[in-house]
Amino acid sequence: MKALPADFYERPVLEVARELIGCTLAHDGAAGVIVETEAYHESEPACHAFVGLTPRTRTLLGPPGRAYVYRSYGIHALFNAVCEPDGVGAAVLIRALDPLAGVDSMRSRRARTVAAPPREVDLCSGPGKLTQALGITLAHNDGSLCGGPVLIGERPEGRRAPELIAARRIGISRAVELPWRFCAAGSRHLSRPPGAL
DNA sequence: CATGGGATTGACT
DNA sequence: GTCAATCCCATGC
Repeated sequence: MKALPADFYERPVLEVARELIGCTLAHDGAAGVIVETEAYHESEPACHAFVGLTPRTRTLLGPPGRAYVYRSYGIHALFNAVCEPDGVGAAVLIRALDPLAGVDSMRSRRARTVAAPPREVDLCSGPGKLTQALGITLAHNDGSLCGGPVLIGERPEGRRAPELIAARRIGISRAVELPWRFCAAGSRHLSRPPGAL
């Protein structure tokens, strides 16, 4: 799998969020096709970088092409790709994957917190689920996405670019009206079906 | 220094 | 549908 170059991320975060649908996310022998993303930008209050530079947002405001991984609800690690030029706080949250490789290791990692054997469709159908399935942790924060252990690669050969659906972002309380969530149309691996705008 | 709120998930009623 | 788990850190006194 060929990794996307760093300059792919040094562009408007909405473009990157759309174009990452259909690309692959891989770590430690497991990989999936990205089917759901959300864009965040420092100009709107749902973005962590809205408040400016703090210890938490250091990575988010840093150079593009790196991982921004943070803890959510005290429990889950959420994975983002940092975008736009160094100094601009913007990132794409990866919310769901269509499992492509290493399904067995995904299943065993997910089984540590799920009582029933997880179905394939539930392995990566959420931002906290996919980091667990791939073994991505807070230790990967600020790591390169082009040469690090966590890689984002081009769309697999022979796989068509999916049709996109825009929707409102999930689980936020501010700037809820922005249609900055992007889904692969018809995917069975989404965290939630996209609603009407 | 104390408090409160999450870019969530899974179990339970 | 409801609810607890559990940590980082921004905010306010």
